[in-house]
Order: sequence, then C-alpha cells, then structure tokens
Amino acid sequence: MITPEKQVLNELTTADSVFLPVGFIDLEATLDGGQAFRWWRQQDGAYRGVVGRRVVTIIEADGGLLIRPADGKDSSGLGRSLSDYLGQDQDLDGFRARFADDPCLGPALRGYSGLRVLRQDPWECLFSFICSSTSNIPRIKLNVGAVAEMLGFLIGPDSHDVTFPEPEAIAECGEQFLRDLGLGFRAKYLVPAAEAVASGELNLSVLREAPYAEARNALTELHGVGEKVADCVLAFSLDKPESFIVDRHILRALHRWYDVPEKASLTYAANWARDYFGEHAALANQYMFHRERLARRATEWGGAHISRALPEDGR
DNA sequence: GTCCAGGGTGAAA
DNA sequence: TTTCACCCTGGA
Repeated sequence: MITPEKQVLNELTTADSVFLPVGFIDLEATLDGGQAFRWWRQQDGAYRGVVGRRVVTIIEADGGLLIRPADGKDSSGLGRSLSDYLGQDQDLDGFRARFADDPCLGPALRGYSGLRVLRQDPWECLFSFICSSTSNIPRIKLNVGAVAEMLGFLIGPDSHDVTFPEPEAIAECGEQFLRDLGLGFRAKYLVPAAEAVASGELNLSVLREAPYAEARNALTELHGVGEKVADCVLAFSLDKPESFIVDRHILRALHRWYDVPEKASLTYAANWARDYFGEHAALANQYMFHRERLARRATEWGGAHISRALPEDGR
C-alpha cells in the first residue's frame, strides 16, 4: 500500500501545477455526487473549488490528477493538501479485494473504480449536511454557495472562489439572514450549530480522534442533526470509515442485495451495514449509493446507461 | 399555470 | 412506532 508520504514524494511538482499519481479518480462522481457541494465544472472539464484557503482546479491526467492553483499563488503545499482531501490514506485496495465477488459491490467496483470518499473540512461538511434535509443536490449547492459567497473571503478571481465562512460568521448573521438566502427551516438549526462550534462547546477536531459512537452522539446532540446527517459528517470529514448512511434508496439496495428486511427501520439497517461492512462501510456506502443513482437514471433515461456503467451486472 | 419530490429532523400522538 | 409540519426550488 502506498502511504501519503510516499505519494507526496512521487509528485511531479512545478510552480504552476502538481501531479498526483493516485490512479484513476472519477471526479464527477466523487466531487459532484453528493459528498461536497462547492465544486464547479469548468468548460475544459476541470473541477474548480476551494480546499482550505486555496483555490484549485483538478483535472484527470494519465495515471493521476493534475492540480493547478487558481488563486495566483504557486503550487507549494497543494499536493499534500489535495492528497489528504481526496482520501488517499483510505484502504481502497483492501476494500476492492474484499468485495470483488460481492453481488452488489463487485460489479460496481468493476464499473466505476474511481469513486473516493472525501476528507473535507468538518465545519463546512456539518453545515452542508444540515442543509441537505429534505433537499436535493442542486438546491444544496445553491444554498451552501450563496452563504459562502455572502460571508466567506474572496480568495480568487471567480465569484465562487471564497473560503467557507467561519462558524462565528454564521452565528452572527442570524436565522433571518439565512432564511432570506433561501435556506428555509434549516436556518433555525444552522445558527445554534454555528454557535456550538464557535464557542468550543462542540469541538470538531476532537471528534476526529474520538471513537465513532462518541463522535456520533456528540453530533446528534445538535438540533437538526439526526443519524443520517451525523453519518454523512462522520464519513466525509471526521475520519470514520465505519459510518454508513441510510436513506430510502440505500435501504432498498440493502433489501435487494443483502436480504435486509424491506421494512427494516433506518437505524436497524445502518447498524446491520456497519456490522457487515466494518471498516469499509463508508466506501461500500458510496459505491452502493452511486450504483442506485445510476440505476435510477437508467430507468429515467430508458435503460441505456446501465449497460455501460455495469457491464457485468446480471440483472 | 399546478403539482410534486427532494441522500431528514423533531415533536406530538 | 407512526405521522406531520417545516421551507422552497426545479422539473414534469
């Protein structure tokens, strides 16, 4: 297994770009598939977004990714930062080997191997998934983007090139401000969550080190954070590869492929999946969710998509 | 123009 | 355990 340190040593770094030899990563599925909400596809196919306090573009290149700074600064530090963000220390090889023959994940792994679980900033991730309640990806992007552009710092030439606002800024702007931006009833959850993080009452950095159950309990203390939202934050920003996110689509998949009872509660299903997939639960979850998404689209589009995406799928 | 669903949560029954 | 209100945007 390649460690992040070795990968950084392997980078080809110049002043205006960094090559990350990370193999194939499906940028659309990974950056714009419901894990993160502030990536924008440029006309040249590159994805542009903010990681930390840097604006970058990412484009698929032979054997890896080409990272370019888009904020006028040089590329120093971007290799490490992006390698970290893209989840390079996760056990993808172990996951692939273990589930190669799995009826659901096997075909998914052969069909689209480039899906990764991101390692995002915990505060932005928490904010985003509180916004996700009874929403959809286009709207979440709209909401999170609007808040960022109103309250974040501009760090590049494009209007999207803004840092995510600190919790203090969200706490100060107030509920009505967020409602006026179109956040709806979620506004009444977001301000107290921001206050908890700003005051230190909720320390997200500490939760990165904490055991899964403890971190999950701490998150669900927040109003507006139930089990689903907590598991999103745990998987996508708090280093908890054993978290598993259950919605109605995933529940249907668990029933179809693993005989989990059709009418099982979301809590039961999540517990079952964490037990079954163990340390690979979050990865399994993403591949399963992506498969369900493609299957839904295939139905909507008349079935043309699924044969390409899932060449060895028997159904 | 209307209708409806969208990777939920919390409170009340 | 089940039901329902909560906001509002985009697509059918």
